[in-house]
Amino acid sequence: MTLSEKAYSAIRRDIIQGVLAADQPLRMADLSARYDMGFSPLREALSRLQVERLVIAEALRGFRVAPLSIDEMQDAISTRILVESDALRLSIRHGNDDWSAGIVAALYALKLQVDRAASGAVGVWEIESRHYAFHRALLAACPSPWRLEFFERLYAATERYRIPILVASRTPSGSGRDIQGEHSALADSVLARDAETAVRLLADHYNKTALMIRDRMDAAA
Amino acid sequence: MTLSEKAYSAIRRDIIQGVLAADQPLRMADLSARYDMGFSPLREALSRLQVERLVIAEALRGFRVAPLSIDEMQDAISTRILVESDALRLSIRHGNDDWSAGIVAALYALKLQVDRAASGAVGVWEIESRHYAFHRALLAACPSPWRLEFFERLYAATERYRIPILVASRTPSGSGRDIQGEHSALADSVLARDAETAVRLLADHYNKTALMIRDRMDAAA
DNA sequence: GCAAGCAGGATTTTCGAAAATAATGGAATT
DNA sequence: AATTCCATTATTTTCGAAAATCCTGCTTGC
Repeated sequence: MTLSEKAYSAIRRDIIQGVLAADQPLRMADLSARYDMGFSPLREALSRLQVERLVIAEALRGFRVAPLSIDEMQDAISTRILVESDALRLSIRHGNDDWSAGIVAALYALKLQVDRAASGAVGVWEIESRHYAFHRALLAACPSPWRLEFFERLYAATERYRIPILVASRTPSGSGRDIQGEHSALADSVLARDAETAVRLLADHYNKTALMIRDRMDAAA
Repeated sequence: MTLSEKAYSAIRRDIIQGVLAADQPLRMADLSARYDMGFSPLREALSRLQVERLVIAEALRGFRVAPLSIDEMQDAISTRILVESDALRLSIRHGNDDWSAGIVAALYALKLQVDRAASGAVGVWEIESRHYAFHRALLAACPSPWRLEFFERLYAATERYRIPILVASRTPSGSGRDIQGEHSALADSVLARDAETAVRLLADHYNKTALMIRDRMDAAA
């Protein structure tokens, strides 16, 4: 693995997790010290992240972490619903037994980690990566690379907004919302190949998240 | 404008136009000579194009132009229909008079250039940029940056497949297809705010293009 | 005859410094 | 007091060379 790729993963994760705060300027000298490498691999990583809209670049004025806004969040979530609804229909149409088994496995692994988190010391990132794996498993049989690409992009964009909520309320159920239940119901309808119900549950799931994020951002402001 | 940005635009255009052929390896030394700059800005440009799927990177083995395939083309077009249909509905809902005027202007400018091309010496790129401008104008009132972003990405991806057709048959009507007529009808229904018709015409327009490309690629193979 | 191993060359990747540009702060002027 | 100008500093951007890695074709050993 090259340094460029390491820099890309590391900076990407740090932005999504909020370690590098929104709007924060990214000075080459600082990054070089923090990630222990020269300018070249860092600039390459930042160039890639710029296309993904996780960083903003201004010519001769360097890079900074992309800002967060309610409008952008709402846009990302509504676009997610558009793209993932279609991808989920395709996935349900094309999925085989391996696909079904993958969903069951991912849901179970997520539940294990959430339970573990409720009772103590598990990092947010460990839950988050299984949450991603679950949603990715639902779409695993979608035969369209472009739709999956857009899913990845939008997942990363919305993850930035969800992380602060997870950090605040370590027990996801503490928000008066049964997220694991939503995931189960969604998985059930997908496994039953009931595309219409699945798409409806998926949209509900995301819209509820959008509402929670919006409340929190309003409260913060 | 920095060299990085120049490199990005130049390489991007050369890939889309086919000046840099599909699957062709992109050697740093060659690129450095061709674009008259050092490695750093070139690598940054290539990193960005990698995210856009116009180039493929393999660690320690450099970059190459992304390959073309019928499957990828079909996928890009079907995803375009998904995204642009939705974006077009939103645009129709939100568009004001400036938006309408922009569509009329773009359609007219495109027609001028197509007529000019039929009677002689106008480059493919001059038509192509107005074709892009027309489709962009239709979506100009769409308030969703993410949908517009995906439109840009998919437009670039499909443009690579369309260019060889345009080069072969310099008069677009030579293909037994009245493309200008399709554009007019599409613009009319959009200006009349008839979203259902517009979305249908848009999908037809793209599916016809997909068929033409498919025929040509089958013939070539 | 054929596979494995190894030099030599080609190529990518990375670094550190130089060049170019922007930001800062103070002095001079209105 | 406010503004413009200039010098200084801070920062980004770019280059050219060094380091690391991969590819090629030969040799060696079986």
